[in-house]
Order: sequence, then structure tokens, then C-alpha cells
Amino acid sequence: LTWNDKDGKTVMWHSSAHLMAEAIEALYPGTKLAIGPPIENGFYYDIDLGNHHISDEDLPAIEAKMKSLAKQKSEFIRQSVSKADAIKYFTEKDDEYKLELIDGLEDGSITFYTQGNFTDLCRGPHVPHTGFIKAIKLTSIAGAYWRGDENRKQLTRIYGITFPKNSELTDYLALLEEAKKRDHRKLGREMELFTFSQNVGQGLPLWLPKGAALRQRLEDFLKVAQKRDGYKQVMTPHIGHKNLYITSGHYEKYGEDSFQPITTPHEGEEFLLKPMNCPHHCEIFKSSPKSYKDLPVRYAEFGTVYRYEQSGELHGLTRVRSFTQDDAHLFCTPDQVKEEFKKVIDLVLYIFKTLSFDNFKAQISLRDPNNKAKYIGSDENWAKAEAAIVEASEEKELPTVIEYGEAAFYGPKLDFMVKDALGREWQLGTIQVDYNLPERFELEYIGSDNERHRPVMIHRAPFGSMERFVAVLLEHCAGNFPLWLVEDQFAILPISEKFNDYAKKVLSFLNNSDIRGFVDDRNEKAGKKIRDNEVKKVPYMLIVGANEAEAETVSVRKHGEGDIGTMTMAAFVEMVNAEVNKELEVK
RNA sequence: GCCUCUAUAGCUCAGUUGGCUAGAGCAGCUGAUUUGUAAUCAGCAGGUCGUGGGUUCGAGUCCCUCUAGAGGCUCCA
Repeated sequence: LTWNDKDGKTVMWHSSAHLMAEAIEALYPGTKLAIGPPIENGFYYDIDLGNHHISDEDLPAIEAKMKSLAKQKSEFIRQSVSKADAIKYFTEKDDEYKLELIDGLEDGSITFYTQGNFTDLCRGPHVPHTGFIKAIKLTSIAGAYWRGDENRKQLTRIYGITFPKNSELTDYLALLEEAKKRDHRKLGREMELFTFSQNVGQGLPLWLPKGAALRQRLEDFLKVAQKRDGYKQVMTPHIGHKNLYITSGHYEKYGEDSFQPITTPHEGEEFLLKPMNCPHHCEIFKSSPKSYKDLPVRYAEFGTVYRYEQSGELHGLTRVRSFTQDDAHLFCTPDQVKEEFKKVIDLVLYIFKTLSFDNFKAQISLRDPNNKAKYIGSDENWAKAEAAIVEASEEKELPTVIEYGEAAFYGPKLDFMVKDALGREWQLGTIQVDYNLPERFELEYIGSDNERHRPVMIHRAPFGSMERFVAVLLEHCAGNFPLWLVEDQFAILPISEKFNDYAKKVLSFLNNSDIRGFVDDRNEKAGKKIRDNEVKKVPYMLIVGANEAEAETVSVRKHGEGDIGTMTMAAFVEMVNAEVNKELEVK
């Protein structure tokens, strides 16, 4: 793969998209070809099929056509074209999509590529000829809005991937299968962590006992860290008066697309399921007069919120309609913003490191400079907030990427993104600076000058949401949670029923030593119990029989590693505690 | 919400061009066995084939509605 100094694969996929375009034009006359770029894994082409209609069943025929075209080894011929000629060509072809693309191109920079009888607008580069494309797999059909705008026509998008060798395609498909084994939806079911019910409703997760216990441990872990950092826990109701959200601006922005208001039977008052905790926390701040000496105040809450997400967006635990934010709002003086922001960055990094998320991306999300109407608040406040985030990140020497147009409607943010098993990116932690809500809620504190001042608000959630975090964590560790987090740290396996009593004795000793596990006293052979507990990913198995009962020891087997020898119960406790401490000591 | 696809036992799946009382493995329950580092044997039970309608002498299978799920697009306070 060396046709280009950069990345042979991208060139390969670029050419493959054009090969697919040629095949489609041949099979479906009159099809308008919009755009077909290479992507991270493969390529797609967006097409307007006109009167034709295709479904998955048609993909093999397109694949076959591509293969036969590839065998012709048509050379990719580059040709510079003037803008006028390009417009003429596609006007004749009656392709408004290509004309729109050409409209945005500079005269002199336009090139066509031709393979065989097929010509397309293209920047290149390409492989020398179509024969290089050998292993072809069209993977799916989707609808995609032209130019990403849902108000414009939806085109048919065909995704595919190609390789120069069939073995590479086989390997790729095998890799995909492997990734699917780490899917949190599959693991969550197998490990009995969470479930969904058609009767409860879509996007409304049900946490099973083991999942709830796991989540509780994560929450406790964060609570300890937050207490250390001066946070105070608060609790607020799951609903709030409609006026609260009119004040915050959320009603205007999302009212129509929310779960609709709950109405009181007699007074006709309207309440909304809370879609976020900020307004409630603002009211807590307002509940008593604040002095500059009180600031910063930090209100934390594991707050469950409800959002009417588009049905097509729901996805396992990563995108749901009811979720719990590990939310907190810090209210501080303008001078304190940067320092507080930096402390929150530290907290997020501490959590990510403890759970060994080292492949995260820190993204600074700013306003879309071309569409300021989408946002509330003054330019001045936005400028201050954006500067605070950029400076704090720089001072923490945090490598970041800046994305314009990704800010929340009330303020800019710093998001921590992590990929799932299939490479899709999800936002976990988030930190946001907000000058707007304090204004809308008329929040105040008395300064050292005895005058009223407006505090600055920082929203932050290191996990993001408990649901999404657990989902991404599951995929990250393929279900092998760190020892401090896992439900059952050990399973005691008596060799036969004769040793159940000794097993119970071991269990009570270990429980008293503050490590958790259970006795597998099923009437099964040792080999069966070992297999089952390996499959369940139990970190340690303690096999006990005559020898151990006699010597008051346990025979220890480590998950994924096998027998690691016999030791006393106390030695086992010490080993587990040492491992847990090591996991939690990362700073 | 839109495009494409999917739905059979708790889980993973089989079920011929529409044709007997819908099958299997795992999990579960009962019994036998008393077990030494990845699956002991036997038996039992478990299904309005996602929902509602239609076509047909006959529907798990064909058509439509709805619900839920998957992969995208759009959205993401």
C-alpha cells in the first residue's frame, strides 16, 4: 500500500468509492452521484437513486459488478478541468449535487478522474488501476441527509470496505466479531448488570442487583474524592415547575422536544420531569444570602434526569432517556474560576487514570462563530468563559482539540471523549463554564466591598452519566472490572460437599476482612465450577478440599492465569488488599 | 424523527418452495454421583413464534399496522 506518501488504505478506499459509483451508475441508470469519501474504516458513496429503490438484498449484485469492473484493471486517469467545463459536464449529466460541490470550488483547482467509461469529479489521489481492489465487501445501506442537513433531501448511502488481499478482509471481519463480544449490551446481559423492558419503555434502563451494586461503588468512589475537594452533597426532586425552566432558558430551547409537562389535577400547574439539575442547584444557592467568604460553594448530586431523546438515537446504556448525572455546580467569584476549573480537570484525570482510561480525547467545545443565534448570553460573557477554559487547559498542559459549534447553548465546555469497542466516540466527563445561568437566576453574593456581585457557575460531571460511564467502562475492560470495583472478588469452590463447612468458614473469615465473594456449593465437579467462574470473570477462585481444610489454607486460582499456589487465608486477604490499594493509589 | 435491517424458550440458534402436536444446546428444576484447576450422567419443565390485523383450506414462514432492537443520518441541555 504505497501509492501515496500518506496512507495507502485511504487511497485504496477512495478509489473503491469511485469503483462503486461506476458499478451503481451501470446497474441503476439515472442515479445521481453526490459524494463518496473514504472514512476511518472503508468508504461510502451518497447517491440519489431517483426512481430506483435498493435494499440489503441488492448489495451482492453491486459487489459482483464492482469485482467484474475491477478485473478490467482500468487506469485511473487524472484530468484538470476548468470550472466552466466542469459545470457544463454535470449540467448535461443533470447532477445538481456535483454542481453544488463545484460551486464551492476554485477555478483551476478542479480535477476529474476517469476509469474506463466512467468519469467523476475528484481531487484524487487514486491507486494506479482498479485491479488493485481485490477484496470487496459492501457492509450496509443507510439514509444520509445531503450535506448533513436534515432539512435537505435524504440520499441513499452505501458503506463498504475493500482490501488488496482477501485474507485482510477476513481478518477485518474477524476483528469486528471480536469487538462485538465486548459490546456492553451483550456483557451487561451476561453479567446481569442491567436490562430493558418493552413494558417500561424504550431508553429506560433497569439496573439489576449486580449492576446497582457496581454503580454504587463508583458513586461512593467519587463521593470520597469530592468530599476531599470540598463538595457538599445535595438532593433535589425529579420534577420542577415549568417556570424554573422558562427562567433557565431550557424551556424555550427544548420545551417542545421534551417529555411534556405533568399537570396538577386542580390548579392546572405545569411541572417538567427534570432534564438537568442546574436550575435546582441555582435555587439552592439562592436559598440563603452568600458572602464572598462562602465561595466557592460546590453542590454535588447524583441527579437522575429525563430527556426525550430521538428514538433513533437510543443506544444501549450510552444514550438513554433516563440517566443519572454525577453532577455538581460550583459557584465562585470571577477570580476563582480558573483555579476551580483546574481542580476539576485534576478530578476528572484522577478518575480516568484510576480506571485506566488512557485513550481519551480532551475536546474544547466552543460556539459556532457563524451561528451565534443558537446560543444565549452576551458576547462578553462567552468570550470570558471560552478564555477561562482555554487558559485553564493550557496551564494544566492538557492536550486538547478545539471544536467550533459544539458548545452547549448556555456556555462552552471541556469534554472528555472515549471510544467504545467499535470505535464510536462518546462524551464522558464534561466541565462547563457558565456566566449565563447566574444572570438569569439573578444569583448574587456580597463582595469584600460590601457590594452585590454575580458569581460564575461551573457545571461538571467527571463520569458524565453513570449509565454511559458503566457502558464504556464495560467495553474498555471487556467485562474484567478492576478488583476494587468487581461484585465478587473471589469464589470459594469446595471440591465436594464434604468441604462445604470449611468453605463457609473461609467465607466468613474473608467477609470479616472486608473482601467480598461467595461459596459455589453447587453439586458439581471442580472442573465445572472452575469453568463457570472463569466464564463469569471472577478474579480469584479459592479451591478447598482435604489438603486445605487440614492445613487451614486455600488453593488460589487467578482469572485468566490459572493456579497461583496455596496460601493462608490471611495471606490471600493481604494480596487482595495490596492489589486494590495499588489500583486506587494512581494519582 | 428519517433510511436499511431484525424479532422463534431466560440465553445462543435450527425450523425446507406456506402443510403432522414448533426443535436443539446452554441456563433452570429433580435424581444419581462426592468429585483436585475450563463442561459427570439421567430425567423433568420451559413457547399465544414481539403486537394487532389481513391473504389462504391451512401462516413461525407471505402482506400491512404498531412495539422493541441493530447499523447509519440528524440530534445530544
